[in-house]
Amino acid sequence: MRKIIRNLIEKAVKEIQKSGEFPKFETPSILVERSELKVHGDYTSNIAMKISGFCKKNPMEIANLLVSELDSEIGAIFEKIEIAEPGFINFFLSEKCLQAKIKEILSQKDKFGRLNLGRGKKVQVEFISANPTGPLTVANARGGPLGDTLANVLEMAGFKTEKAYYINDEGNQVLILGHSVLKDENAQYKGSYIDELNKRIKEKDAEKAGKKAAKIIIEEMIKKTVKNLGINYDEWMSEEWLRKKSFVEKSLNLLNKKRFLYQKEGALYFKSSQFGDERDRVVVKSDGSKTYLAGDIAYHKYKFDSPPGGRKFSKVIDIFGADHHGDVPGLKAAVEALGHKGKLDVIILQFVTVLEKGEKLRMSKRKGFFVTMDELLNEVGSDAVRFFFLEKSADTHLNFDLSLAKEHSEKNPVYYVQYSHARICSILRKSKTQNPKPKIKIQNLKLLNHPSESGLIKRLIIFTEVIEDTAKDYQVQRLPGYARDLAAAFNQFYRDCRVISEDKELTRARLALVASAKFVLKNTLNLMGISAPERM
RNA sequence: GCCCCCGUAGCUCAAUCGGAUAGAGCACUAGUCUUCGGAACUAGGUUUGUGAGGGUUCAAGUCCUUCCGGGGGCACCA
Repeated sequence: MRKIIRNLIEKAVKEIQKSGEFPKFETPSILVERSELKVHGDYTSNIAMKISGFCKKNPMEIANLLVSELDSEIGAIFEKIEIAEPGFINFFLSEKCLQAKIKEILSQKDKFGRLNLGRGKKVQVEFISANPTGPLTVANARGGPLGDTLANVLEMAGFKTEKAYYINDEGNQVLILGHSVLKDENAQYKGSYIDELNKRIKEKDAEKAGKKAAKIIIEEMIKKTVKNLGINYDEWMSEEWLRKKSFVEKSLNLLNKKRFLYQKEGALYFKSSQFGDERDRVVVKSDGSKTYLAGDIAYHKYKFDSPPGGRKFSKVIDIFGADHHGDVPGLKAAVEALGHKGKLDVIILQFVTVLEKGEKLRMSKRKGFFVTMDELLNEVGSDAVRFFFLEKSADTHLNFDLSLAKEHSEKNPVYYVQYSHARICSILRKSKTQNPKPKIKIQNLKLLNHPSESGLIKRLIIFTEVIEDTAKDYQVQRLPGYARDLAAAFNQFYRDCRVISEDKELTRARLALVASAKFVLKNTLNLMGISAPERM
């Protein structure tokens, strides 16, 4: 809808330029957005204010010219077009336009909302990637719902999307894990899972014990938790595997060939400061071992150049915890140095603070204090957990109180949304017995003219815009908000308009609306990885 | 000391490249309805609710700047 209005405005501007009333100028990007208030219509544009500088006229005058040019569209798409101080143009959609949209949704069914923004380009979203040194906590699994949902949205927007988890299964932290499992003097990690691993692992060597423990943690703990969260990864990438298959060596060789590496004090440095980083970064330590960055560089080169099956990604989105934000410049620099500038986006996810009785606690696997995601999932369930995390934007410092979360879980808005879906299903179930498969013609839909009906349709049609915006700005919290608004619009419609009644024509039209609402609501829940129950 | 993020209603959080009267949920209060599923709907913001001051703009929670407060980062750790 926004796009249609944008095109109309652009056409109008060009027409007026042709007539000579406007001088020639490059039309700036035209902003059309949804109005917040009903008196401001359904959509609004600030174009008149934007171009007043070029036109040397005041915005109200420009708006008037534009609106008279757009006059011909009134009746078809618009009910009316108004101008408001200091130069806003407000568009009111016609009922006819809204009714036609219902027909569109019903013909597209669950394909409604699909876009071609991505044009089939391949995107990989990497998220969680927590070290295999213990169970996933509520903090490091925060990226799960976010990454999973973002990937789903991108898929809907026309990208070919994959989900990846990078396992740091070698290096210092694995060695420390080994010591911890052996419970020797270098032990650091604590917790009941360490005790259990201590009984199971017979290795005496810390490194071997650590690798074995890491494997068990990934296979038996992390993969299980992730599955309970409803996430299916396409790729579990092992750091050790990358090194063994000499991807690390190859990527360093390439950087060296491009003269981005140098030796200093026995260590090998990458010249990341040439790409805007504040300093250069070590990739090989003086003892010959590779840094975390070296592995990460190798993995990213792999993503862009080497994955099997024609899966070269043209865009990679990494979701990092705030404690890793200092590493982003180094990684981005390396990606650029390897010839993939602009292909890596990083979302920084702020920390989760755990509260207990109002007191802030710092989670630490080394101290043995943490709230696991499994614990939360057992208490509250995946749907409520996902909704809870998805509601918050990535840069919110999230306060999390487990006892409060348990207490409030019954009040989680996810149930409100799911309830509406179940209610829709119930109506459709009931109608089927009386009214098998109503065929919808556009004429039948003319009866949908109650304000609550129009309100619901307006909610439904912005689904496309929700997908578009989220695919562009990654602000996934838009989805739960939309789901709630849509459910509320449906509940209002339900209150005001009885669907199944004596009036066969009206019943038919309203059932069409209800069916449309079901497609969109279910689709929204699917994107968030939340179930859409037919009954509750 | 330098860099990143945040500070919005009693609480948890929103706010569409800067847009018009800053919104939801929870909590609280008062109502609706003999219900196609009440896990619903309607109304109510409570000294002046955007941490404080200054600036840019027709327009600032959003951009610039100073300060205050919180979190994170500044390794040949991951």
